[in-house]
This record gives sequence, C-alpha cells and structure tokens, in this order.
Amino acid sequence: MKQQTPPTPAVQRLSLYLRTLEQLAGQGVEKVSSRQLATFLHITAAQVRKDLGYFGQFGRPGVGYRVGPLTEHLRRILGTDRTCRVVVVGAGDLGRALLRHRGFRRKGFELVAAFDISPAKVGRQIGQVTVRHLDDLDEIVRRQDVKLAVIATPPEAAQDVADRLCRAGIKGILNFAPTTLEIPPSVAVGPVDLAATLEQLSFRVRAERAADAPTEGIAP
Amino acid sequence: MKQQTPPTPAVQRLSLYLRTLEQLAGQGVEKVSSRQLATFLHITAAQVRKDLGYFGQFGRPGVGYRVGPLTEHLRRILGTDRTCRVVVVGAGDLGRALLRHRGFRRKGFELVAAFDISPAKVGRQIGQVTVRHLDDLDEIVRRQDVKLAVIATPPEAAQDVADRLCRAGIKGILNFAPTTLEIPPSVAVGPVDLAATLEQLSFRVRAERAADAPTEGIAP
DNA sequence: CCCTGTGAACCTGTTCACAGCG
DNA sequence: CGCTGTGAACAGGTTCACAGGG
Repeated sequence: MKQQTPPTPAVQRLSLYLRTLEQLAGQGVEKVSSRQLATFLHITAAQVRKDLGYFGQFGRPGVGYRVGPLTEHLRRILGTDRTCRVVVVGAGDLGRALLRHRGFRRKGFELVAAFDISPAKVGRQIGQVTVRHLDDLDEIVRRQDVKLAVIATPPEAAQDVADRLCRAGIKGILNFAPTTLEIPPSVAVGPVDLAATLEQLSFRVRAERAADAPTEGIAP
Repeated sequence: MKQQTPPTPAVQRLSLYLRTLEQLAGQGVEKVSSRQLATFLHITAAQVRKDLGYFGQFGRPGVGYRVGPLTEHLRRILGTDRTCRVVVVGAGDLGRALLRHRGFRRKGFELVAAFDISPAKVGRQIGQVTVRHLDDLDEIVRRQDVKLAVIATPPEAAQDVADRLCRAGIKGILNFAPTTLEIPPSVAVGPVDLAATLEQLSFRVRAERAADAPTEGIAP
C-alpha cells in the first residue's frame, strides 16, 4: 500500500524528473522508461519507479511513461502547473541576479516585486520589476496574494525580513542568507547557503586524497 | 567503534556548526554545549554529539566544546583552514553575483579567475578579477593549481565546460546549470538548481493545505 | 520478451539511554 | 550535578525480486 508521507528525497528527485522530461519533450521524445530516466540522473530504475509510485500510477507496463502526461502530473504535484508569484527581498548582487534570471519564469515562477532599504536601490528597475522600499512589503504581498519569497539580504537583516514576511502571510521562504531563521512551523524554509555548499565540495575533494589512508588520522 | 565513512548529512551539518561557531566567536562566546548548538539549528543534542563524534573527540564532559578550537578543527576537516582557489565559468548575472560576493572570501575561498566566451564580457573587470576567454581556462587552472570550479553558464554550455574543467585537472565542480553533468567519478559535483529549489518550496506550501506538517530542510 | 508497481529485505542515519568524567 | 561519547534500538529510504500486464 502507499505510504502516507512521501520521503523528502523522493520529492527532491521529482524536480529532477521534471527537468529531464522537459528536456526530452524538447527533443520530441514521447515515451520514456524508468531505466532511461534513471540513466540520465545516475540513479537506479527501481528508485524512479518507487518515487513516482508515491504519487500515483503513471506508467504502462511494457511501454514506460508518456512524456507529456507525466510532465503535467509532476507539475501539478509540485504546484507549478499554475504560475506562482514570488517576491525577492534584497537587491544586492545576488538579488539582482535572481531577478534577471530567466529560468524561474520558464519553470512557472513569476518574480512580481523586489524590496530593499537602501535609497540608492529603491526606485531602480531590475528585470521586470522596480525595487520598492521594504516598508511596502506587507501591502504588496497581501494585495497580490504572494505565497513565496526569496531572502537575498545580508545575514544581519535576514531575521527581521523573515518576520515581516511571515506577518504578511508568506507561506514559503527561500533563504540565501547564511543564518538559521526562527519562523513559525506553518511557514516552510528552504535554506541555500552557497558558501556552505562550496565547503562540502572542498570536503569531498579533500576526502578523496585521504581515501586510502587506513590510519584514522583526522583527530590531531 | 567509529564508522569508516561519515554520513553525508553529518558532513553537511558540519558547515552549519562551523557557521554557528563563527557567529558565537564574534559575540565573544568561548564555550558551547551540544544542546546550545542543537537549539540554534533546530536539531537534537544527540545529533550534534554524534556528528562531531564521527571526526574525533572535541568536547570535555561537564563543560562542552571550546568555540575557538572546535572552529579550527571543523575548518581543517572541511579543508578550509587554508585558502582554497576557485574559478568561475560564465560571467552572466549569476556568475557576476558570485564573483562579487564577499561571503566566499570570508569562508576561505578565493575566486581567482572568471571565464566566458562572449566578446562583450571578456576583458571586463568583475570583483577582483578580469574575465578571460574560456580557451585560457586550462592554462590558468594548471598554473595556479586550482581544485574547485563553479559553472554558471546556460545549460547548453555546461557539459562542454565540465569536460574542459575535468581535462584541466579540476577536482570539484559546483554546478548552477540545470543539467546533470557526465563526469568521471574522480571529480565531485555539487548540483545547485535554483528553480528546482523553489519548486520544492512550492510543493511544501501546497502540501500544507492537506496536512499541517512542513519541515525545515537541510539538503539541497 | 520488456515494462511497471510493490511488498520484503536490507542498509543507512537518527534517536535513545546510559556509562563515565569533570 | 551537567556534559560528552557511544553502543543499542529505532525509523526512514533504498534496493531487491517478482507478480502481473502489454
């Protein structure tokens, strides 16, 4: 029988399946097997089938999955079948880059507003939007019924911004500031710490050197 | 007995412990208990102790951990105790933002070069570096013995860039392009798909309607 | 044959509970 | 006492293996 809550890693892979399917559709491919999907993503075919199995039965035995319909299903599951409005707080380098990034729009996200407190930035046009003062956040989020927000501020400002976002009724926050936010459990947080991600790479590169050192020499 | 390979999630949390410790040190704090660290990161104290336990014995019973020494240990484990050189490929919006970002330097990474193929971008100064043509990549990576690279190109270019990086002897790649790279297993890849990360938030916000249980995630 | 869907076995990571030290 | 370090119990995910459909 089906598990009540799908494993988080399975949900993460859903995004990868969707990405792959969109690419295949662009090449005119119409059907795909779990094995093919698995090969593209360097995982096992059983994993693909089990992941999709948490959400329904999308395939046909002996045939595989039809690319178009499965794409639609995954979009619906992820909630990106309808365009989803997002605000960006912080118009520094990273905020600007995100606002100009075309990838979000393609994936069903619309960046509808940007906020900052610096007078030098407020009023500037970036991508499709004009930067507004942080004090306007509440009004705009409510008026446009925005559910998702991106925090791209310095870490010192992140908690205050998060508080404002929660008060404005935001439901999910993508946090690029290297801080752990204190927020009510009704709001989801996706932490993205770029420096920490590089650190992970550094570790793996370093670990490889010491791969065949049988002496456990990590603690000095 | 100690496990041979530390769990990947534990290594990821190491970066968070380090981040927290650096913050505490900035506030003049000198010792910290597993319970305090756990509270900051919304995890359990046992988790903190077990994670650190994979790498050595750093604490003193009845006292806790000394902030300074533990910070040093974690940096050494992650390989960021010495400055680590990194190149960035792709000088678009995202590449520029990363090149100007001060957070990497603070964490022990030095962005030593940027590459692009667009004549409009080659020669421009961004942050501390001048953008060079992609054809110079091999020479610079070898001459400066660079181990890590960031790919911030359009997805169509990512695989070719990855091939060049591998040929140049790069050991780890942080890939911001929404593609799965084909690379030899001797090279580590850290995939960062920003649109996919937003999709995950969308899912969790949407899932909340049905069941009130959003979770704070760590894995990218 | 080739494929999906799925219980069952396996494995990896987390939590518990306590011994031992300051 | 409070705190670390760690085996043991537990939970969550992944892989296996096979039933069943085209």
